[in-house]
Amino acid sequence: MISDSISLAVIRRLPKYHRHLGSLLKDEITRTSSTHLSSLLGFTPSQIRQDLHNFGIFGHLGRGYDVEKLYIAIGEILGLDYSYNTVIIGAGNLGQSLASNRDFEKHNLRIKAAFDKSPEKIGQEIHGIEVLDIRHLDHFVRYQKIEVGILCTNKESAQQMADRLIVNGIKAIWNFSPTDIVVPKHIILENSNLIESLFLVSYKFNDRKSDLIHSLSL
Amino acid sequence: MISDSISLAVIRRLPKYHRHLGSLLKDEITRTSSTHLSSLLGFTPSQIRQDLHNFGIFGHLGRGYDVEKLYIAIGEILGLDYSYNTVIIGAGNLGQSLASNRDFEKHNLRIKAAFDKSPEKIGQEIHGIEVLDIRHLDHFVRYQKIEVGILCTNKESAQQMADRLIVNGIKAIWNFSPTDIVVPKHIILENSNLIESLFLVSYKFNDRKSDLIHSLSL
DNA sequence: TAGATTGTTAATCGATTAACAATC
DNA sequence: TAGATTGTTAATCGATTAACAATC
Repeated sequence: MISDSISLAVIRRLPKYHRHLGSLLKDEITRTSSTHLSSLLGFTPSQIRQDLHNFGIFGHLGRGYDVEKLYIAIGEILGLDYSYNTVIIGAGNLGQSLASNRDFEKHNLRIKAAFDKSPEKIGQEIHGIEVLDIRHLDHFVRYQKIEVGILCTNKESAQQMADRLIVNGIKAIWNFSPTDIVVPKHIILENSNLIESLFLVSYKFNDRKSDLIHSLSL
Repeated sequence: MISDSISLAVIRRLPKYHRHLGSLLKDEITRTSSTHLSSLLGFTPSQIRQDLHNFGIFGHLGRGYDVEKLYIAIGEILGLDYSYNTVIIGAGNLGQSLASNRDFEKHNLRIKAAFDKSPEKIGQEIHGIEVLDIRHLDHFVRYQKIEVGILCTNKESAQQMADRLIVNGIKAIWNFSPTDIVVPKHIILENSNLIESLFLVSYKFNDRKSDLIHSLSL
């Protein structure tokens, strides 16, 4: 059923479904099946059927799924039809690179402004997005009805900036700063911590090395 | 036991342990306990003891854990003492922002060069990292003993560039390109797909909205 | 029709949490 | 000592996989 809360494990797979279904659509492939998707995505056919079942998405007995319908349904579940007003907090390298990411626009993320405290940055324009004085943040968020804040500050300012966003009515925070932030339960929080990903690369690397040592000593 | 492969769920928690233990160390707090860490990290005390047990890390009965020892032990498990030679493929906005990320250096990721095909970019320098002609990639990777490739290309070039890296002896690929790539089993692959994270924000947003509708209709 | 493939229940697997004797 | 907290086993919970009747 759609209503009961669906596990994060399932949700995390949805973007992958969506992406691959998009490719199939481009290639004008109109029908697919759990076995076919399994070969593309690496999930088991059984898991794929379970996943779709969670959302009340149905195929056709004996004939599989309609690619376009499935693509649209998953897009709707992901809320890809809805447009978000956002601001970027911190116009450092990361903030600038996110500001100039064309893929965000394509996916309905409208970056209305970037904010920074550094005088050299204020007034600059990054791919059409203006860098404003951080002092104007509160007013801007409140009156431009900004819903998502993209946090790209250093770890010292992160929590403080998050708090300011929340006070001014933000609904979701996408946190790229290299620290954890604490938010009230009703605020949506998504962390994209680059250093954590780097540590994962590092772990796998290290693990692989000790595997080799192991096999040598056999 | 350390030798038996540890689940990814546990590994993904390690960077968080490491980060918070680092803070404790800075604050000159020398002892901690699973209950104390639980309050900081949000994992249950039981889970924390299980996690550490996995790695053969031991505290003291009745007295908890030594912060510094724990910090060092987790750092070692993550392989943070090892230095990696890396290159960035694609000096677009994302590639440039990663190239100028000072945190990477701090964590032993040595970016030796960035590569691009665009004549305007070749020869530029980003925070001391030179942008080289993509034609020189193969030779560079091979003779500079590059171990990690950071993939920041568009989706069209991603697989092809990954293949070139692999042929020339790369050991790990950190993929920021907006697509899946396929690599042989012995190659380490870590995906940091921004669009997937964006979709997750979008899903949570959408889900929250329908929650509200639900509660209104009660 | 016969082969393919679904939706769905049951079985399995794995991860988290609870419990508690041991003991600092 | 008594309170605190570990290491570790057992219980629980949740997610994945297997199985298969239904049927296009």
